Amino acid sequence: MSQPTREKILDAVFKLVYINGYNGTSMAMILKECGIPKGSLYHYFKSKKAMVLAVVSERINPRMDEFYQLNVEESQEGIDTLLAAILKVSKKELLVSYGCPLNRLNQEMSPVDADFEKAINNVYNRLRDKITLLLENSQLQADVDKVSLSEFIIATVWGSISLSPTQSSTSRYMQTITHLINYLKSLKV
Amino acid sequence: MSQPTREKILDAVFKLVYINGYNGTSMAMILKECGIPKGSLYHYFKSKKAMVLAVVSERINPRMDEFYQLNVEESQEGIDTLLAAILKVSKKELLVSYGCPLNRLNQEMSPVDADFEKAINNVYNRLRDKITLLLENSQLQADVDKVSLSEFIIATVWGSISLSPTQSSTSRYMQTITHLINYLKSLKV
DNA sequence: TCACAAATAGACTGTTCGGTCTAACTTTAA
DNA sequence: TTAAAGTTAGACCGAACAGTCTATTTGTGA
Repeated sequence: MSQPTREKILDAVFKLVYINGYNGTSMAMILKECGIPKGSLYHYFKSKKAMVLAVVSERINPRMDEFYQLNVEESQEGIDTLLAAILKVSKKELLVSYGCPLNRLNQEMSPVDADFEKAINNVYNRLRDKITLLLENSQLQADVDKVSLSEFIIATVWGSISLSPTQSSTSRYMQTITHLINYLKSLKV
Repeated sequence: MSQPTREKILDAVFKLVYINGYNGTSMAMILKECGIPKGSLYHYFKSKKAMVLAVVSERINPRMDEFYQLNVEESQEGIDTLLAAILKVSKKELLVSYGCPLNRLNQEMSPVDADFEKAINNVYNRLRDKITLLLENSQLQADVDKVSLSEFIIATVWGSISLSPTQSSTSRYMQTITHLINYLKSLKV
C-alpha cells in the first residue's frame, strides 16, 4: 500500500519541476498536485532536494530509454535505429514544447548544486554511451569520431526542442532536425 | 549621476540571473552584489520582473551582437563570417561553461510567463534573422532552406554549450561543433 | 539662497518558503 | 487481542521572500 503514494508523489514532482523548474516549484504546489498531506510526503522523502533527485533517477532516467527507444529493432543498422528515434521525438508533444527535462534541470541546478550535477551527469553519460554504441554498430566513414558525434546529436536534438517553447513546435523541430538527418546520412558508407 | 547606479544594477542582475536563474536569484542577493540600498533599487525598477526584463533588452540583446560578431568583416562570404563566429564562441569561458544566457532564461521563464516569452522571442528572432541574412549572402547549394539552417545552427551551438556545465568545456565544445562546421562546409558550392 | 526634484537609505510588512512535530489512524504479525 | 511499525494528518515554526513606506540627503535651476 506504500508504493502508490510514493509513485504518485514522484509523478507530480516530475510534472511540476519539468514545467516550472526546481526553484519555481513549491512544496505547496506539490502537495496540491498530488493531494497528499505534508506528513506523508516527508515520510517518504527527507527534503525537497531528495525528492527531485529521486525524480532524476526514477523518472527522468527511465524516460531516456523510452523516448530515444534505443533498445528495439536490433536487426537494423545502429544508425537507422537512431534516425528513427530522432524522428520519433517529434511525436512527443511535451518534449517538443518544453524541451528535454534532463537538460532543463541541468541548466538550472548543475551550476549551483554538486549533487544535482553528479546525478544529472550519470543519466547523460548513460545516454551518450548508448548512442555511441549504436554508432559503433554502424557502417560509417572510418574517420568519424563516434563519441563526439553522439554529443553532437544530443546537443542538436536538445537545442532544437529548447528553442521558443510556445511556437508551433513539431513542424519547426522537423525542419531544424532535417539538417541533422542529412548530415548523419552523409556519414554512411 | 543616475546612469552608473542603474547600469550597476543591470550588471549585477545579469550576472546573478545568468548563473542562478530568475527564481534562484533573490533581491537580497542582488542588493548585496551591487551594494545598493533597497530604496534606490526600487527607484529605478518597479519590480524584480521589470528589472530582469530590462536585462534582456539592455544586456542580453546587445551581447548577441557582440558574441556572434555578425557585423564585421563584410568583405567575406556571409558563411565564413558565421563559421568564424561559431569558433569564437569557444573563447568565451562563461558562455561555454554556463550556456547561452538567453536560452537559459527562455527555458526557465517562457513556459510560465508570457511577458518573458515575448521579450526573449524578440531577441531570438533578431539573431535568427541576422544569421539568415548572412546565409543569403553566401554561395550555398540552391536547395538549402536558409531559415531552418539558421535555427539548426543556433540549436546546435546552444545545445553544445548547454551540455554539462562543469566538464572541461572548451575542448568538448570544439569537438562537438566540428560536426556542425563539417556540415556547413559541405553546403558550400 | 532657496525650492523642488532626484536619489539614497533602511526599517518594516504581509506572505510564502521548506521543514518539524505530535497525534491519530491503519496494517501486520504474534 | 494486542503491541509495534508503517502511514496519514495538518497545525505550527523560524527564515527568507518581494515589495512598501517614510525620512533624509544630494543635485539643480531660479
